[in-house]
Amino acid sequence: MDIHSIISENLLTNATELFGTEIEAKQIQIQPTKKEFEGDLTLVVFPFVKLLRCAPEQAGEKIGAFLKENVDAISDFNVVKGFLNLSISKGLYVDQFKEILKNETYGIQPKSGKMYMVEYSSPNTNKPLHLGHLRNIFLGYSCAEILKANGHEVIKTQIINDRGIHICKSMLAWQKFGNGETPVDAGIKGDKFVGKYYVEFDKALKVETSAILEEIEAGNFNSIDPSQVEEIKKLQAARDQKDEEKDQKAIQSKITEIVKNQTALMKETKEMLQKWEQKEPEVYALWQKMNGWCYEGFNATYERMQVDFDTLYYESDTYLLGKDIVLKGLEDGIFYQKEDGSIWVDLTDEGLDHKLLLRSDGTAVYMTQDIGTAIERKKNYPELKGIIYTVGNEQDYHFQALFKILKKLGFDWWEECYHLSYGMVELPEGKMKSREGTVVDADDLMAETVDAAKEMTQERGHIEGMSDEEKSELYENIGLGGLKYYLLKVDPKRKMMFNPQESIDLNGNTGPFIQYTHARIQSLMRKAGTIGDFDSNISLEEVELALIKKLVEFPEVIQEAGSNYSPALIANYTYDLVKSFNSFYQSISIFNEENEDLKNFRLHLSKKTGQTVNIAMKLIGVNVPDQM
RNA sequence: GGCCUUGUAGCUCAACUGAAUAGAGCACUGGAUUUCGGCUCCAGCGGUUGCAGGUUUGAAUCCUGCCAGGGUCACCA
Repeated sequence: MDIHSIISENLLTNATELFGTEIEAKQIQIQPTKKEFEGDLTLVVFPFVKLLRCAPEQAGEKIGAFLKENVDAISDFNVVKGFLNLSISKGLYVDQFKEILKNETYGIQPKSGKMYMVEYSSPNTNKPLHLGHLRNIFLGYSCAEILKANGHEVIKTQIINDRGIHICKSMLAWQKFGNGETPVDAGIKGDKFVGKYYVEFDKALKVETSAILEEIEAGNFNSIDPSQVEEIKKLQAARDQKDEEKDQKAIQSKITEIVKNQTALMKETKEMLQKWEQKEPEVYALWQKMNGWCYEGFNATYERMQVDFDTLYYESDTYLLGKDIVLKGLEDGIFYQKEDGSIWVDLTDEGLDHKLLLRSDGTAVYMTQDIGTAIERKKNYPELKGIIYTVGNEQDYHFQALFKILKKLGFDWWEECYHLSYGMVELPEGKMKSREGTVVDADDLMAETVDAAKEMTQERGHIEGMSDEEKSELYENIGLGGLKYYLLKVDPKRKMMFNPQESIDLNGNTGPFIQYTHARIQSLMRKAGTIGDFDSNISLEEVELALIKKLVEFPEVIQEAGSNYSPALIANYTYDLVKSFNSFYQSISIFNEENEDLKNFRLHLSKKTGQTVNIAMKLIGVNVPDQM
């Protein structure tokens, strides 16, 4: 048992004697003592002041004296204001370190018997992955690993948005302009290839739209469906009455929207979607072919990222399930139907709005398939204790609504669903906009960081005697490690600034800094060979004690990272640990130490630090090399 | 406009969910090493935690108002 719990236990069991009443565990706040004060652990005494009916200082003295009397490990104490600083005997830390040494998987929690599902990535199959996806994917993967480390069984999954009007856009463009070209012909990755046609479509649509816009400005409405003509004329009149440019623009974009839907191209796309829903062989085959290309490309990207999935869900399967459930819900009076046939849910009693569930033409929307997917998952894995959705925070409202809809449908497990919402990744030059070509492509970015890592390592690394294969694996680990660490060290909830320069920088709070320390430890280990035992009576230096204290924290950090779904806690802990090690390494000689016990202790301490760094970095998907 | 969210050192981020004198890195300045990997270590500089009130023994953290960003309010996904 660690000293932390010993103190808590002691206070809890002796509460009546000490305070004259029972106390709760949460009243006991123990924290590491600030370095400007004498002591190792600090108990905050304010919560007990009222119980003891005396000034904070006296209360501290009283509790301190009591603890010193009852807990062997406490060698001394002092009170500063309302803070009771306890000095722990150093021998106890040595003993604790010996305990840690015995555990090869130190930090990993025992099996909990609980199962969780983590969804991440979930791309559309019409364009390649970008920087935003990187944060999503690394975050989801890491959370899954952290939950595993907390003893849970984890299913990694994604929902693949493989259906819908946007997919038909690239299909149609390929049919029109592709001339049967394949990714192999074009010499580019499948997902990039499909994305190229999605852009083609957009271009063609723009051309056609602006032609029609010119026509209607000239008073020619031949291209417009007669039922829409009045609406457009009304909007035009309204626009021309506005003085502010901003207002004019707002109305103009409405007009553009209507016109877009009147283009031959959009009409064709919609027809294609209908044909797809009816599984018309030619369209269906095209859909399968192009999605296949996309998957090939995605899989290559996932492989390079070193992430994987246990099972996949496809929107093309689940949207039908969702439809059935919505219709059933309508029958049961949970949802309601408007005159035009569209189906809605009223969430105003939950503090939300009305939400569309099925269009008037009976086709599915985003929400429809999400309902279907959630229920299907719970059906496939009834023992699930929670579903975690890794999705950007622009969808906070959507998931709030989804969970409340599940509640209305009577699924009590709605409370076990969690939206792991993360902030946007911003660039120094502003926002990423696909239309303005300021998107940072995932593959390109990975390639760039790996290249930078290669250059850096060739310049100053220790890579003599490595085969070419080992070398390129090393560059990969450093480049990707840096990238992952950079994206994960920030609290997921917050938006973050992505500075390409800094992600490549290998100094400071970065992945490569941690990797380097690990490599140096391994160098020590190679030199040391087998390490002998050491006596508990050794006397510790301050830096050694600090390092042990840091190691002691690890299991708690894993638990906290698990309950907060925050890889950032792991990343920042590892950085602290490594800094603490470097401080130790710098000021104390290991091999020149003549005392065998001390030398062995220091080697064990280094080795355990290395192991812990390895375990921690694995949890955020970063490999730590033995040499770099 | 309604709802959600953010505002901490020049920059990028912390702060154990209410505790002591708000901490790191980058940048800048100055030091250390005949030593086990200098991608190291130590020190200095840098703060009215957006502003104004309130609750509390105690507030970056909770409440109210204001200011400034971002998101969202689609028969898009």
